[in-house]
Amino acid sequence: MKNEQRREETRGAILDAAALCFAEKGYAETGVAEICDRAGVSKGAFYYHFESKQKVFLALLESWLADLQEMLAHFAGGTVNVPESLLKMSHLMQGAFQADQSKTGLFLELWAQASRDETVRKASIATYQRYQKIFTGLIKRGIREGSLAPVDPVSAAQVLLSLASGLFLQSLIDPRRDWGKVTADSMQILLDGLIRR
Amino acid sequence: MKNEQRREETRGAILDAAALCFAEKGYAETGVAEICDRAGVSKGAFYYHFESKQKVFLALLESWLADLQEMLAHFAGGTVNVPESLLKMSHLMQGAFQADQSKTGLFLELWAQASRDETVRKASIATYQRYQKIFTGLIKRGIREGSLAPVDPVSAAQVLLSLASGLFLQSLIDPRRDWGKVTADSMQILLDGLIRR
DNA sequence: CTCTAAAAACCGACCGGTCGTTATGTATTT
DNA sequence: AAATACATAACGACCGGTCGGTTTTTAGAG
Repeated sequence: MKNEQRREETRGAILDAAALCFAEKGYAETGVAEICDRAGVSKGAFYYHFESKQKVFLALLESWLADLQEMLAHFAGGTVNVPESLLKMSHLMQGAFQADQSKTGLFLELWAQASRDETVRKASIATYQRYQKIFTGLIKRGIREGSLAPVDPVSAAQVLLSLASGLFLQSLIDPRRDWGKVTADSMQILLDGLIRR
Repeated sequence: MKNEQRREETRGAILDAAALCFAEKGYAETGVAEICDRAGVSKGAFYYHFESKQKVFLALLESWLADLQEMLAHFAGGTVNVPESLLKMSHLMQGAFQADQSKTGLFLELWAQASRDETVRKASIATYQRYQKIFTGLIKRGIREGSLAPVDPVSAAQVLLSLASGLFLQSLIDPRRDWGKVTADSMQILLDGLIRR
């Protein structure tokens, strides 16, 4: 049982180091040697555990998307009323993003690769649709319980996802702003609507 | 006057080819040789007109952002009432994006570079703030003319920008969907608000 | 208009270096 | 001793950028 532990340790070190590098410098600009240095491992170990640089990226991505989905599902399943649940989610998402810098930078790399690579794209679309389903369910619940207006749940979920993506995108290039507040304000405006009545 | 025309032609050919390559394969994955091939020019010509690959990218970006700003300002300056103006803008933006595939792919590259490169980031933030000002002004007008609720104009502009960015982001990896309709629906929901009253 | 010399535009072979990957050997665990 | 885990060095492809030389254009003089 000593080998298994050793194996997991080095694999973990490589994945962690790769996540940091990819987030900081991007996929293409990150060399395998750099990852190995950071992980305190040799290239031999790297290619013993992973068959290519791409595979490391994909492994990283998979776990990240799974984490995100779990987080979303957790908050969407809460029992408080839906508008408040949405406001809470916006707060907590921001916190989660800001907390783990190494993961956020991967977001861009995901999109860049997804928009070109067929495999990555299909996986990304599938994941995105799962997120959309989660939001759609949440909104349906809100309509059912009467806290939300009878909008089209799919479109509304689309808006939520887009808003989140857009805010997140901007937070990447302008980290100094208080995105927690911006996100909360945005969500409030979305809930209230723009048109005067 | 013959040299000047020649100069502009080759410069244009290089820029066009570079735009296509960057959009298709990404900045890092595109070689200078490839750009030259596509432009029907030699490397000598390339480095005669541009001092580096980066400079070509920046030149491309600058013109693209300028075009976008001009488009935004044009529609924001219209005289129709603001909610309708917003709906029209959402339609037309989608059309413009879908029309010129070579430019849309640059969007991701812009962000990827902006999130890391200091120069690109500062330029991007500045541009984004100009967009934000345009939207802010538009919303202020809407509030003044009574068609919009008295929201915080800055936050509202933020929502519009984020929504647009998010929608655009998704359209890159899932081009088959009818993003014109999605955008219009999203805008409608944003205008109406989610909360039941 | 012609000739000419400089300037501008362009070509393509080449360089130094980097990168992902592999082949081979060694230590550790089973 | 067999298998697993890792280290080291080297390979070969590639890439951004350079450089010496060639063609085309421009400008001025005759």
